[in-house]
Amino acid sequence: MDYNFGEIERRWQQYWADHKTYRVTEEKAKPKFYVLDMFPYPSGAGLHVGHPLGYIASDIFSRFKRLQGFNVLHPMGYDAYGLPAEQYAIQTGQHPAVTTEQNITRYREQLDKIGFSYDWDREVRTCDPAYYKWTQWAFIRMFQSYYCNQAQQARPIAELVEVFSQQGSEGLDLACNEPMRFTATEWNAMSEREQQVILMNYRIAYLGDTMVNWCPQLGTVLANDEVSEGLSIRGGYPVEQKKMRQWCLRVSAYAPRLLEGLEQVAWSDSLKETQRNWIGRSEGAVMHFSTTEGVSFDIFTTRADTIFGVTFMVLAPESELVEQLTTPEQRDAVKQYIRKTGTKTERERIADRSVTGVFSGAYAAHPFTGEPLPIWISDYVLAGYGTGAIMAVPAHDSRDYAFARHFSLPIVPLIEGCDISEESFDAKEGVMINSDFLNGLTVKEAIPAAIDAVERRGLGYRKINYRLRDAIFSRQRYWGEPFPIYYKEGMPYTLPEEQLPLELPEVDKFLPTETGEPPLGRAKNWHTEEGYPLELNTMPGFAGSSAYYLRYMDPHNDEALVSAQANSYWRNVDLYIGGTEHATGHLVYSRFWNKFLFDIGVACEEEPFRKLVNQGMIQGRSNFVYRIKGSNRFVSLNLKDEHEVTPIHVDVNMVHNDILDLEAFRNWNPEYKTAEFILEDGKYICGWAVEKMSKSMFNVVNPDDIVGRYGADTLRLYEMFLGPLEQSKPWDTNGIDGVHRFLRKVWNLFYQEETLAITDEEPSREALKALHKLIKKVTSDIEQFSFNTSVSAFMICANELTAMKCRNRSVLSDLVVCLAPFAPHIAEELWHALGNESSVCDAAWPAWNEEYLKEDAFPYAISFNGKSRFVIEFAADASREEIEQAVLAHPGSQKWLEGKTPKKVIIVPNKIVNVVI
RNA sequence: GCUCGGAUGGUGGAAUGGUAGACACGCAAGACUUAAAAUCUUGUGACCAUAACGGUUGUGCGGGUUCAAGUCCCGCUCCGAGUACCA
Repeated sequence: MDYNFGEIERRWQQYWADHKTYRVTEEKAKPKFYVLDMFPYPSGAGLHVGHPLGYIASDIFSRFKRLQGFNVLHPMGYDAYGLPAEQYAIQTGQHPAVTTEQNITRYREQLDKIGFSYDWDREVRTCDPAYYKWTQWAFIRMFQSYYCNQAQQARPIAELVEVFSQQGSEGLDLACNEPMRFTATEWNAMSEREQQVILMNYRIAYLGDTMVNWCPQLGTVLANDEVSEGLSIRGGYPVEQKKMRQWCLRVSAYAPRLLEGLEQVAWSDSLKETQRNWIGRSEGAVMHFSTTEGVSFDIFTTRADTIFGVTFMVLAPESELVEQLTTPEQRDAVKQYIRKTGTKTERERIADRSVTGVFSGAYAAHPFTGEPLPIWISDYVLAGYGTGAIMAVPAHDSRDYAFARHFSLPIVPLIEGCDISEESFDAKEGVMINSDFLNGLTVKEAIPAAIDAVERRGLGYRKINYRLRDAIFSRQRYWGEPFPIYYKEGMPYTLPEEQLPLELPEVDKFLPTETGEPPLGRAKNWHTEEGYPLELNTMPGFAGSSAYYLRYMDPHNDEALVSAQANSYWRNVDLYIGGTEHATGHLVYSRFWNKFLFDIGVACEEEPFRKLVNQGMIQGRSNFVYRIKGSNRFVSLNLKDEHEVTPIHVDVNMVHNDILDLEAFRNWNPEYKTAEFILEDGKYICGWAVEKMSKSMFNVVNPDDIVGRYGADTLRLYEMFLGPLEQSKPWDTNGIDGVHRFLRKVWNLFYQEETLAITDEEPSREALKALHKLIKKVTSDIEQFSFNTSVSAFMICANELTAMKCRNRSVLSDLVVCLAPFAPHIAEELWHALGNESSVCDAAWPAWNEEYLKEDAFPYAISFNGKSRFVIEFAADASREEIEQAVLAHPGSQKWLEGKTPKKVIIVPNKIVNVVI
């Protein structure tokens, strides 16, 4: 009987679906294990062979854990809101809901062919009203919460209203946009509207005027992680800075906890480092400066020790201080400068590093010496970081140095022996000079000493500053979650929770209105029953993906995002697999979102993802043919140097092991119908290169094709065999035959000719050894995510069993169970062939027995002065004396000893003997 | 610039400080076959050498620690990824 993978895979996929083999419920008696994939955005292009890499790895792990007796939650869903569907809708007029639905259907077909063990009853889609009801609900809760810095926790805003009316803002340490001071009497005297304005300053979801990344081509704002090098990640359009009133989430309030939480999770060092950099904690001081006109402002510095080297001050052009400080004489020059820098896009600003700036006309007093310091305005200072103002120390900061040089401002060195004739001395080392009471201290001593002095004299205070910004949460787009917000007298109010979900309305076009409002401005009856207008913005892509892991625990619950009971059983994700591209976006937002839900008592774990593995990217491997210039003749790779040729991309699906299918090539394109070939050894050999997997390179490989030709089990094994999971590597179909051959070999252990040929004799010791070696290796490999080496272990075992013609039932039975996570279809088929009634998914993972792995004899490598020379076998329990004597007496040793007596003989049991002469 | 990875045969890749190159692809030879495909067997880092044995060398480069280094330490080179006027 042949290994008919197509028929086998169809049959068992049907069986699993019919029997709901992968359905899970909370079983209190069993230990839980939660394995999650980053759910995909269903794009129109469908899956290519790189997408399932992580899904296969997580599926292997899930199946393995299930065989080990865990109750495994392994769900899948779709991140269905997003820009591409909407861009497509704008171009074609097709409703994004329709194309998204089509894409999901296609994804599901492709996923189903690979044989994943998902519990599809738990599927979620972010664009489903039953799902986004809870996205909206969480937003309302954020709107109704503030963040208390003392407690490091989110609290209900009603509590804050109570406190304000009792004691005003006195003694509170709250996360806010700008510090406010008022008494209880003042608060109580305020109008409803005035109070609302103040509360907005403290809400976790707030409406704020902020500098945003505005992308004119997409017609929307973007979050920082959606922009790279001044271009939008989606589409690559230029992005500019613009001040707009937008919904924001106070992610920055959680910065300390987001940083500390990294200590608790098992993520790779590089990913943790990326998050640490993104959060960007820096210790320093805020210092007050006052101008000669009496205006005072704050700066942030990490180098308080350099206070005596300050020779000027710089403000960001966007800073509110610019307006207040500019003197009448300088007003025109400053206006002109701001107009010039304001029109630059983010990208132009990054590209243009030339030194520019303008003098404001004002002077600040040095806090220690009282010396006047000119205040400049320059775009090298960013409005969004610190206070948007700096003290410039040109001797010890390269940017200040460049500025000082350009505008001929004084430079005062502060560190003994430093050379600042060509560049600044930025290193935090050396001994202080020219610094009054800091003289003689090292930089490391001077920093705290300077801050102490600043605090003592009331000139400032210690401050830990974070780079992490609040997340801008509005998008001027159609295809996203509507905000559960309406406006009354210009102030936003939340809809009552009973009215959720607020469903996305229909619009006639997916474009902004004529008056420049977002697409929802086109919706009819877009107001509350009382007639108050509803919010026109929608939420960004990360809104729906921030808490989806919780929803899988209880996906059909209409009363809560997740029930306490489901949440306390599944708790959080034990293993999360996905790409590194989400390191600073999704993985920050979802941690923030989860911490908020933790604070309000919805999530029972503070960190959502316990262990995280980043699978590498699968790149494309392009193939080339070489056309002789000016002809329709193509020359094989190794003969191309004899001609003048142009390399042409050729569809990799017409190439096998780098050999071109000539017939397919001729039919590929009418232009090649009459192509002639110069062959080598009767074959046309193609060249190759590693490139991005894309249609234009003709190197996209569809998993469906591989499944059709080799079967899903081969695809699964081969994706793992390709190399270490976390490493990026090109997809190279060369070599897939080896993995497929292995499965045939396993099949042939069971079937000989047309019949099942298994026996019930006692297995031989060799066979047991081969099996137990496999069990041990595969068990530890899976635990370490080393799937490529476990595939090798299977091949070795199959080769050994084939060689010794082992057809023993018990040995093959254990082999099949071990294989089940990797190649579930063939395992299920063979498992039933062995006479089992239930699914192999419900078998028990075999334990290995060290007894079978014991060797009678070990080969010892015999080395002389570290160079290994020959091998002798010794009994496993041979004593050191016996070994030493036998080695020295061995005829082979004479040659290397040359009559000398060895100084030392080092014996590593069961490994090596080194004779030092 | 900073941070983090990486560099091993023709290729993908294995190696708790202990026989480097497992396993697989490819290639070569052989078996089967009218033939091809498929399958099976054997060989396969490089160099030297032989009837046979054997030897030398070898994990990006230069040093070091060790009886012993792909692996640990110091200094480079190159490649990849992330991030960037963050005060």
